[in-house]
Amino acid sequence: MTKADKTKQFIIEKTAPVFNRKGYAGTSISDLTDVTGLTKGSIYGNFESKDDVALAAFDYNFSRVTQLVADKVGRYQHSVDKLKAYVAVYAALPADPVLQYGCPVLNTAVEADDTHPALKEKARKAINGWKRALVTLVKEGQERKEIKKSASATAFALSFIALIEGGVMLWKLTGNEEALAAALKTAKRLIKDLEK
Amino acid sequence: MTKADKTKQFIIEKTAPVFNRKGYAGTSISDLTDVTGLTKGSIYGNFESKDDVALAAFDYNFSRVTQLVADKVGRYQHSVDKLKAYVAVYAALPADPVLQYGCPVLNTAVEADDTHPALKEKARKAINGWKRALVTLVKEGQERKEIKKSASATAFALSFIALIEGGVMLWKLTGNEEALAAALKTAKRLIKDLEK
DNA sequence: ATGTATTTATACCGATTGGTATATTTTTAT
DNA sequence: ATAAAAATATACCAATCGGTATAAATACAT
Repeated sequence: MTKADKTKQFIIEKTAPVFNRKGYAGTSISDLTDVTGLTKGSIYGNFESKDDVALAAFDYNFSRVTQLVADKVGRYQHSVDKLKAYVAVYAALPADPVLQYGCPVLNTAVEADDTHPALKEKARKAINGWKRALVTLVKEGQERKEIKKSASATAFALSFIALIEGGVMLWKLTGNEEALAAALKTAKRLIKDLEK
Repeated sequence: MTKADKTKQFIIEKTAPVFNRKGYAGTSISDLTDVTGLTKGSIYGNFESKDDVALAAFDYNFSRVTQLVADKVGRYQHSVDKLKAYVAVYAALPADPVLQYGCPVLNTAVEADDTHPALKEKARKAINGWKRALVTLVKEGQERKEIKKSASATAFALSFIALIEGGVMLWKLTGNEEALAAALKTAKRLIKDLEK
């Protein structure tokens, strides 16, 4: 790993929380120099443009969430247990500095959907990957007779995601965890309803 | 209604969709002059600052949503029917130009929660009003024996809102209505579960 | 109809925006 | 150790940012 690679990684790690907090439009190049302690020349020596940094920052932010999920979900074998582990990840969010400024997928989706095609596409793919992972999980559960055959995997996945992201928004907006907890409780009920 | 009042209203109506689409940070004063055809002097003659316009634009955007809801919900007497009417409002969103750029409460909440206290407060009050309306509706239903006593009005309201706002985000991000439809179907199940 | 008050347009302000050309410093391979 | 290459800093660019002072034009009460 060359020095430049390290600096590039350093820039990503330092600026990613800023982009997640202020959004793409709300983040300026001087925000990036401020938070890294580097100069503009250094930023532009490692990245082509502000877009380039923002896209890399999203990838980094998203990877931290997926890492968090993978760590917990990977511990379980049963589909239903894995689904419950998802909920546990988001229940722990308010205490985790990674998501201090909210879910990067939600933040990016809401800001970029009508303004920034490249960022929107990243958010879309993130949600799509999450949805497909949930669908696969449910279908595996159905094959193993853990989950009833009549359940719609897609409908479950979409409602599950909507509940969690909506809950995160409410938590960030109100400042207390009650709303997120209520949404997650309902998510757990959705899981319970899967298994007959 | 004086001329200035009319101009003020005109500015609000023209700029409100821009703020909802681009967000506060992403909207510039020249966006406002472009969309109104007025000059900077005219904008600043009617509003103190960009903040001032943005706050008024949020109120306008939000009032359009509440109007939409009030129109449909007001037609019914029974609590459960009223709740179902809520769902119907959001099912019709993709076709309605009012919410072409997404839900103003969601958009504002996500952008402002870590950056703009005044806008955040507006979004918070909007959500809080919505929540209280739902809670009141459920409690009325319980008094009238339409809804079972054991149901938690608050938990229902928060999950209901999370589902809808999450569904709107997914719809805007993916471009198709399947995700919103799935979330709303689950919302209907939450309603059904209220009544015994 | 006229004078006054209000509304709108013009022209400007300093600061900041994203970005670049170039000089200087620091790595890195030999 | 040294030369070439790469990374970083400095200094600058035009354009735009939010906002204001003032002049011109319009609306309105009398």
